[in-house]
Amino acid sequence: MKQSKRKRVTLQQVAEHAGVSRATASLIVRNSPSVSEKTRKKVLASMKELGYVYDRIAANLRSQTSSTIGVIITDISNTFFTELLIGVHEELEKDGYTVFLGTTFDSDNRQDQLLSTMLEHRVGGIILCPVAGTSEDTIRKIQHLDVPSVLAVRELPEVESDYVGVDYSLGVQKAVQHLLQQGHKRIAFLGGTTGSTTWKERMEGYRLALENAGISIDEELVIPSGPTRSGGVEAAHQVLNISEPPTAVFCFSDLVAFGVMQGLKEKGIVPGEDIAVVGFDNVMESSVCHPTLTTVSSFARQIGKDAARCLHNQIVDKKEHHHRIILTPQLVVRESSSKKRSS
Amino acid sequence: MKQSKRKRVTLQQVAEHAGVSRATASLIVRNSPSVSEKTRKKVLASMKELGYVYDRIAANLRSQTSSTIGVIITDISNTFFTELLIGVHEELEKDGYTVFLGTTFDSDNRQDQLLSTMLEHRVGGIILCPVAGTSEDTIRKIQHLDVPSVLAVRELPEVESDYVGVDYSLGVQKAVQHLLQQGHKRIAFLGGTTGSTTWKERMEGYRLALENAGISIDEELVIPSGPTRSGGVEAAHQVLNISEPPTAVFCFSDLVAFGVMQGLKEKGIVPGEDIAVVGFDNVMESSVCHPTLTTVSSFARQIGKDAARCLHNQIVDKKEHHHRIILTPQLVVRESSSKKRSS
DNA sequence: CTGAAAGCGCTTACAG
DNA sequence: CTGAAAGCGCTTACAG
Repeated sequence: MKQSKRKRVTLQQVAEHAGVSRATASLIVRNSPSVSEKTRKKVLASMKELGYVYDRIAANLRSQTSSTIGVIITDISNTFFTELLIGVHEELEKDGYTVFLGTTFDSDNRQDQLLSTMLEHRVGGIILCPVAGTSEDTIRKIQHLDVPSVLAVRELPEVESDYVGVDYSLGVQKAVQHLLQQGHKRIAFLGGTTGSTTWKERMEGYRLALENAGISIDEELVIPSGPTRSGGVEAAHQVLNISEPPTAVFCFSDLVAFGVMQGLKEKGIVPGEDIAVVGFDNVMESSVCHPTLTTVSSFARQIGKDAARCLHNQIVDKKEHHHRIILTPQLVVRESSSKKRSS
Repeated sequence: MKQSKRKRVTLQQVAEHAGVSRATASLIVRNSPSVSEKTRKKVLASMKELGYVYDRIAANLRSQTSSTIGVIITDISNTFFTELLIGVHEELEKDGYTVFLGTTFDSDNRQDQLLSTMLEHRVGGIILCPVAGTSEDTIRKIQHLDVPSVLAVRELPEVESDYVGVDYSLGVQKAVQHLLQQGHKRIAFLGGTTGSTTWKERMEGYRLALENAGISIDEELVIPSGPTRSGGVEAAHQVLNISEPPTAVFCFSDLVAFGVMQGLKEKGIVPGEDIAVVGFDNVMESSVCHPTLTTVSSFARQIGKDAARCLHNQIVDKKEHHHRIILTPQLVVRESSSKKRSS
């Protein structure tokens, strides 16, 4: 909280300096065509001379508009979300919005607080990647949000809202089918928190793919963990301890997969050689890690762009029907799963 | 720009509902102690019932304060900057600030526009990582910023301001000395744009380290490039084309180093075996790429925290003296340079 | 194009 | 603790 060092120059002062009315000056800052070129130039010159800075806050207050958008993501050190954020920025900036950024680190409390703060700041809309364990209270809050909003990446039960995500189930099916084609029969599913919709959808895909291949699920091969690198390390250690270890693993996300590969290496297992590894997200690192990671692209940037577009449409249109955009994931085969298994 | 669907509940309405004056309600939202517990509870209940949302924008306008901070970084897909951003967030959130995020992607125009937008939004302060080719015009603008500001990562000539960065020269010296100790004599300096202060400082460190070892600089071994992964790829290809290629390379940043390693691999050279590679920044990927990358830690997160702290102090203190915080970089030795060269 | 007035939702300052 | 008034910097609506 601060006081400005110098007092801001006001539109009033500009008007006086240029010898016009405040109303005229106001028309000029808003680019109204109904001002003669001559007065416009005069006023613009005065603005420059006095160092006038438009007070968008005051203008928004008076006109009951907003030029800000709140974006709430989970984790800024996860490349998936930074990619998404780039997509959001790309779209929103061309519409003249400025973005408030908040990161929850998957804490429901922080999410709740960020929502409040953004509403207090009169954001014109909110793009929210909800935390995994979003509480009932917060869900109610989101339901009654009186600003346009779109959920991204993860859906929330009972919240009717625009949503942009990927078909996780389909993505996992593609991944598991690929592993099956490589000759694998014992395929584990590592990582992710079981409560989240993103996990459930992936689990569904895993189930379907195995079912279609006539393989029944071995519960021992499903090992949840935190959706982090260290979660992956633990899951890897755990999976090596079961009586009959898998020959291939599907990981909840690339981040988890990096941890899994690290965990395997720590136990002397060579990922891509001894055990095939597949991730999910296709973050940038997946093409430069060792071995390069077979993964499923979830088009983070596109999610961001689509979410921004949805939000913009809501703001402009005010129609009440809700859109759901579900992107089709794509398999990217790399070294970590390229070794065929002789059966 | 949008109209709210529902009209916001105002403090006036809350006051009427609770049967108190608007002034009293205002005292309560601001947590003033001079209100009896009984009325406070009554009013808080009314707020909850009516779904009141504090309008921080209106409050800030009236009291001429701000609760927002603008943060302008270069590239959000560069882990160095996301780490920095995490540091900034950590510090600022505990002081109740909300952050506007802008990314320049090293475009002077975008930087200029972001600065304007943030000022129009009445930010209480600005943390700026200036773009490499910041123009005279923008520099003048920054000089006359009438909000508190701190520069981070990169200094700007002729701008007197708080600054937080690392001793790049020292960092490079540590890196090059390490390579010398490993028995290398021909050490290249790859990547970075020659105009930037960050490049010049690194060049200075490179020069000093070689000079101290009695080695004169071979201009052929200094190959600038864009500060990106693809810049690194190109620089690697280029350095292999010179008549007597180096046995070790120092790279402008980890990002460049990843590109360099990729570029070397493409030409059949094994980084860490055939040519030693050292980076700068110690981003997270550097410990998981292959080979793991020897690098110099520049403590991005700490830069962010310190910059936020500086800014906060400026806002609170309003003293005019300027602080410079220069962090001491640290060498992190990994596989990419661990092979001793027999001389 | 101009001028005078009202108002966005708050806080401030002051008399009671 | 309350009430009435003024004001932050803008936009709006309206009569000229």
